[in-house]
Amino acid sequence: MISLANNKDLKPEDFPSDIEGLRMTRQRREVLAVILRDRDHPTANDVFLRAQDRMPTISLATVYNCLEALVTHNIVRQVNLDRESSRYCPNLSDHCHFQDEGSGKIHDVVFKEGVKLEDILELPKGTKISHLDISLKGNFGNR
Amino acid sequence: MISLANNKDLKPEDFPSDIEGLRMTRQRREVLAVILRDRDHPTANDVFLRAQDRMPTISLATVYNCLEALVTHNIVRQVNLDRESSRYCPNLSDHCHFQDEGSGKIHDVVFKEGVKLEDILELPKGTKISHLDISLKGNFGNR
DNA sequence: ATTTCGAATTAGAATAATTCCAAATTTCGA
DNA sequence: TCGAAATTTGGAATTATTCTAATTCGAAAT
Repeated sequence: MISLANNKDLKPEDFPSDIEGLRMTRQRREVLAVILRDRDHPTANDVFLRAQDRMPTISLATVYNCLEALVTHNIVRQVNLDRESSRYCPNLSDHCHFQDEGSGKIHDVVFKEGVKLEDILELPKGTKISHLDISLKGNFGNR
Repeated sequence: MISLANNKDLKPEDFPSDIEGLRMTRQRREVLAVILRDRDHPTANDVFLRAQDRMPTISLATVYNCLEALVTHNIVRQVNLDRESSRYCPNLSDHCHFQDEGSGKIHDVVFKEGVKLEDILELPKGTKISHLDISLKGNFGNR
């Protein structure tokens, strides 16, 4: 597959017609382009507002549809913090999320080299993990 | 403080009048009693239904109020998995949550002895963590 | 180029969890 | 016991998200 993750300059209309088995429609391209461009973990509504700039007729329902399609095809990741609106993230590598309590902004945090779940959690033998979610809140000490 | 966490048989009416600085009203006792009795991570609505058995006049709004009070006073813990309804948990010790995809049931999982966050995450120096949330989904291999 | 047909989009209604509100009740301290 | 403050209550309001049904789109076949 073409590397979208590191290609901020690719225009939506140049996206391939199929990504991860998902047919890329005009709207899906636009939604994906927004998420790839502004990597600030936007909510569905944020995405909607931004997508409207280039596509004034897109509807919020479509944005939700597109996001769901992108998420189920592992093209973007859905991020849930507490009870807040879902946010969307183009970073597919293993990472977790840290919310700075000062700004509310969300930052990606990666695991240290070689850390495995079995090393840190007391899980019954044979347990198969299909999803892992780690989120943190706090403050940067230095700013 | 009196150990509520391990006292399943304590009747709500015998709870002290103040727990962690929170005045224990009749309703708050009842809500807390339900959470201490059935440690199955009930939702607010579950708690409401169960509380009604002994207190038919309690309202859902009150259950939400009580839960919020109990959570902010660190008497129970609020557990959020994805976009599902919040659940409530009387286990205050450090632990995370594993949802069995077969049954939907939620199980507490503890960290291995001596595991520290700084050991597993690449956090900027000086970062202060105030909240940590880890949740897992998967299947038990052996059942 | 035109037709066809399933998939995608749309606007708006519906839903579900939670919060808000204002009135009634209870509780606590003086 | 009295009054202020806190709590409870029922119902309305809010918010994020999903659903629905009608319309439009787009790729493939003609």
